[in-house]
Amino acid sequence: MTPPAAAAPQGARTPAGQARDKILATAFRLFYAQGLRAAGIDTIIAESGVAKATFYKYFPAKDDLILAYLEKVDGVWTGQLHAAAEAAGPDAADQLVGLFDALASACGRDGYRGCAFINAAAESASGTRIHARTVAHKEHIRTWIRNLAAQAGAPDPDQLARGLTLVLDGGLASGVLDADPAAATAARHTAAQLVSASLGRNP
Amino acid sequence: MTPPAAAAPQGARTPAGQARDKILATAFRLFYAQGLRAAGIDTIIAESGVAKATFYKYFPAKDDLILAYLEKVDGVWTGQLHAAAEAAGPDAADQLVGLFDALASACGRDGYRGCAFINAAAESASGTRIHARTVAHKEHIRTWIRNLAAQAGAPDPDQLARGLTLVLDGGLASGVLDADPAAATAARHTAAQLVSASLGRNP
DNA sequence: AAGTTACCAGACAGACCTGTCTACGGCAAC
DNA sequence: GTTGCCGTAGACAGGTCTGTCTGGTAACTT
Repeated sequence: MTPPAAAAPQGARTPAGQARDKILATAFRLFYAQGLRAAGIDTIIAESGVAKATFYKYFPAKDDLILAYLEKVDGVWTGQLHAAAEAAGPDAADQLVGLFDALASACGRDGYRGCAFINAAAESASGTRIHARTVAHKEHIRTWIRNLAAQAGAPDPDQLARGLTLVLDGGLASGVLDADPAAATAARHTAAQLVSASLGRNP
Repeated sequence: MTPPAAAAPQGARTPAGQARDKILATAFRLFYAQGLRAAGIDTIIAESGVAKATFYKYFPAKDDLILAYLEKVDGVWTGQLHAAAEAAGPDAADQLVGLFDALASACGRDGYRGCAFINAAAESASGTRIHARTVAHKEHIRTWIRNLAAQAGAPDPDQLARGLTLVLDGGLASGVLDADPAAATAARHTAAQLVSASLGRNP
C-alpha cells in the first residue's frame, strides 16, 4: 500500500535552518489566535510539520518561543505604525493622527484579536521575561509618539503622548472584545481632537 | 499529638450555604491575580478550605465559576465607577471626568492588574460565554457614559462616550503592565480635555 | 429518634502539557 | 567512503489539570 519513496521521504526535508522560521510562523498564528497557554507545544510542532527534537533545538523552552514571537510582533506592529504615520505626510501633527490608521487596518484584518502584547501580559505574571518584554514594547511606542509630539511643537509632549497612547491602547484593548471598525474610527477622531487641543488650534 | 476534637472537627464546619461565598471570594482573588487558566480548581478548592464535592455542587464546571467571578467583578467595578462619578457633584460634565478617579483608586490598590474583563477576554476564545459576558460589560459601561454625555448636553454623546471609554480602557489595559499612577492621572486629564472640547468650552 | 441536608477528606480516572530520549534517514565536506 | 550535521518520527516520563466517586461527620428537621 504505502509507496516506499517519492511521496513521503523519511529523512531531512527542510533545507536547513528553515525549520526555525516555520516554527515561528506557526507560533505567531496560534499564539495570537488562541493565547499563550491555550496554544500547546505539541500543536505548534504538529502544525509546523517539524520534529520535536528540532523544535527544542531552536527553542529550549516554551518561554523562548514566546519571546521570539513577541519580538516578531514588535517588529510587525511598529512597522505598521511607522508606515501609517509616514503615509499621513511630512507634518508631525498629521502623523500623530495618521498613525491611528494602522489601528483601523489591523481592526479590519481577519482574525484580529487586539494587541498581542496586552493579551500576553494578561497571561503572564509580573516579573517574568514576557511581562518585561511587553512593558518595553509599550515604552518604545510611547517614546516614539512623544518625539513626534515634540516635533509637532506640543507645549507638553509628554502629556500629549500619554493621552494618545491611552487612546491607542484603548482601541487595541477593545479589539480583543470585538473587531469593531467604529472603535478605530472613534480612536482616530479622538486623537485628532487631542492633537488639536494640545497644539492650540481649535477646529 | 493531634487532638481528636476541638481543633479540627471532621464534619460540617461552614454554617451552610456559606461555602459558595468562600469559594467565590478565593476565586476572585486568584483569578484576578494569576489569570483564568493559571489559577487551577485544585488551588481554589484548597485555599477555600472546602471539599471538592462541595465545590462541584455549586459550580458544575470551571466556566461557571469564571462567569460568577465576572459577575462579581462587574458589580464591584460598576459600583466604584458610579461612586466616583457621583462624588464629583451633580453636574453631568463633572461626573464624566470624575469617574476617572475610580481608575486612579484602582491603580493605587495593592495587586492591581488592570481590567479583569480585558484580561479574561484575552484568555477566552471569541464566542464563549466568558467572551460574551465581557462584551456585555463593556457595553453597559459605554451606555452609562453615553447617557451622562447626553445629560451634559454634548452635541454628539455617542462620539464623546466612545472617546471616553477608549481612554478608560486604555488606562485599564496599561494597568496590566504596570500600576503607574501617572497613567491614571493622564487619563483623567485627557478625559477633561475631551469633555471640554466636546461641550465647546475651551479651557 | 430518624432522616435529610450540607459539608469534609481524599482517592481516582483520563486527558493534556512540557520536555527528554532513542533510532533512523539524507546531505555535504573531507 | 566515512564522518558529522541537520533533519524526521515517535515513545516515554513526570507533572498538572478537570471532573467523578466513595465514605464519613455534624447539624437541622420532622
